[in-house]
Amino acid sequence: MPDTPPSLDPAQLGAYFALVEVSSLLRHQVEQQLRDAGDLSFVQFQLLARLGDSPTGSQRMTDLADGVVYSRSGLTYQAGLLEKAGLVTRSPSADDERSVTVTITDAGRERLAKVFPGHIEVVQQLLFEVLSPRDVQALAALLTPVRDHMRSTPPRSAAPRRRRR
Amino acid sequence: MPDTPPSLDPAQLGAYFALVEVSSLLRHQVEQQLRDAGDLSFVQFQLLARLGDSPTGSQRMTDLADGVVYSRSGLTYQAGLLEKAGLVTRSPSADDERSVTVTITDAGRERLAKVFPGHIEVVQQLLFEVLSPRDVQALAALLTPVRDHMRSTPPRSAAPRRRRR
DNA sequence: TATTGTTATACTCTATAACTATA
DNA sequence: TATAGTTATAGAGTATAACAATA
Repeated sequence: MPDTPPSLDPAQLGAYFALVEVSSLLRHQVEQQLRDAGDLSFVQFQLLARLGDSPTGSQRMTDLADGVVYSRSGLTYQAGLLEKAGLVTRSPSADDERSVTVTITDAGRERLAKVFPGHIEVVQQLLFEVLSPRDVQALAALLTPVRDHMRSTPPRSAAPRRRRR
Repeated sequence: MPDTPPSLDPAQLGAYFALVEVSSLLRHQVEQQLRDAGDLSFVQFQLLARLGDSPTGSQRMTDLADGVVYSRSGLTYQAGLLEKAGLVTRSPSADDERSVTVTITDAGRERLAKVFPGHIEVVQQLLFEVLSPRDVQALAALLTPVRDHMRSTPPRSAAPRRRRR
């Protein structure tokens, strides 16, 4: 028996349900836009975007996996797809022979550019149409600490201590 | 060319990224808890929860599909799994012979009860640990209109007007 | 003719375990 | 021994199109 009988008050339930629904609906629309506009899944888009943001256009596999919530094998699969499509390259890292450095190609940047306006548009229409600048600030202020909290608590691709199934 | 060149200001980007990350991390953990505790996917949990909340314990397939963001065939698949597991029953609707009424069984309610405490616990720890009651109110107040807006804009399982691919 | 739901099918994605290679 | 990544494989989930039945 847990010490505190777990429960959520109505306000928490409301916030939780709204969050789930909003993110689910948003994700669904975004996914569709990315597929239509550039034949990318959201995960693939995230990977490309992450690489595109990086100053060098490169990142190690592990860092990508940590960033995008992934099993290593899942990342290998996605990286393979992106490489096959010519959007990234993979090469052994300079300093650590075990590591693989993933680098976005020009084609990858083009694809990103091709998809981005529509992506922004969807997010703008679905999410920000009804949020004032003040609301946006407030939302970011609320969710950023949550994000940091979630990130700090459980390791991601790290050591699988306890795992069943 | 769109009238407004689409773009997001830094605050919007921050809010968007935080939202995506938070919901992704939360979903991931919840998914795992539900699987471990009661061998349910999140979608299956949502379906059961929706039925459990309903006064009659029943809902039509279409209503479920609209609620949980689903293609009808996807819902048929999930309903089939739930039925096979004895957690719901399906029967032709009384008033409309075309419709199928899905009803949660006692076993379904038990499963829900079995899974719920752990579910709440995860949400509590991951999401609400760092949010004050005031924050929770604010978050709900921000996201609820967004949800309504998203719901009102595009039809869900409704008429597939324009669709490519 | 429109709506409700199912089926068949094909595909994408994800995870687990076993394995290789480097630190 | 621990870490980085890949492979094989198996399973879950999703969507599309064609279909049957009722409104």
